[in-house]
Amino acid sequence: MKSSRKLSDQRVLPELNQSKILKRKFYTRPVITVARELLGKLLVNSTGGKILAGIIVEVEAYDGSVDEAAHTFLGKTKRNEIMFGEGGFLYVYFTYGAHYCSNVVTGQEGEGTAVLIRAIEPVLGIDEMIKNRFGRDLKNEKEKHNLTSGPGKVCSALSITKEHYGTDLTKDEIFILDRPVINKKDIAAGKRVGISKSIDLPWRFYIQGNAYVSRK
DNA sequence: ATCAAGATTACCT
DNA sequence: GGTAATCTTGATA
Repeated sequence: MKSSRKLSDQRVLPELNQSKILKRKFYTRPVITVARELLGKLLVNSTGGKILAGIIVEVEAYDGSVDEAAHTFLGKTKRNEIMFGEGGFLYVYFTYGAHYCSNVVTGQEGEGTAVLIRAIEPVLGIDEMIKNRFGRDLKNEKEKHNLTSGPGKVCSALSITKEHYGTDLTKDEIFILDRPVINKKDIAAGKRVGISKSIDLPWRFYIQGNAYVSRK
């Protein structure tokens, strides 16, 4: 699948500066560091012919070396093998018979670490995201914050599916653009959502007060 | 071959 | 606040 718009066309896409695509070095650092720094960055999917993008406002870190909730805890399988590669690739998985979840692989080859993107604040292609999620117009103002406030919702809104498994995030299809670091006092940390093992690790990070965070 | 669990969501009371 | 939906993956035999 090819994008009909070229990212290099700055007249068409003044908001997107290709030089700001996060480089491999950003991703190959420890998972907790990358998780915190991903907050405030712009996640972009350009593969559907339209630019869909939003600010990352909620994430969770998973580390197979110590974390029983990580898909990599029990070793390499066909599903999780991308997570054992070096950082900067997309790990997409399907769950509950209905939803995809997007993860950013982090660290060095063999680590098995990744960051789950739990919520974004829509920025570009909002009308398209609404179509992707609901197949119709918004019914009310409440649905606005329901658009991308959860990992399955993010994939649905951005049209990310298993087709995108393994995408290199340093290329121009799906990528993350640099933006200013979020002030530490605006970042909250807490227990992760929806898991039954290693439940006490405080590896969920989110931008305090943001309306698109999946839970308070 | 069979089975149980799941990094969720939408809809109900 | 509770729960049904839904199907892929991974473990076990």
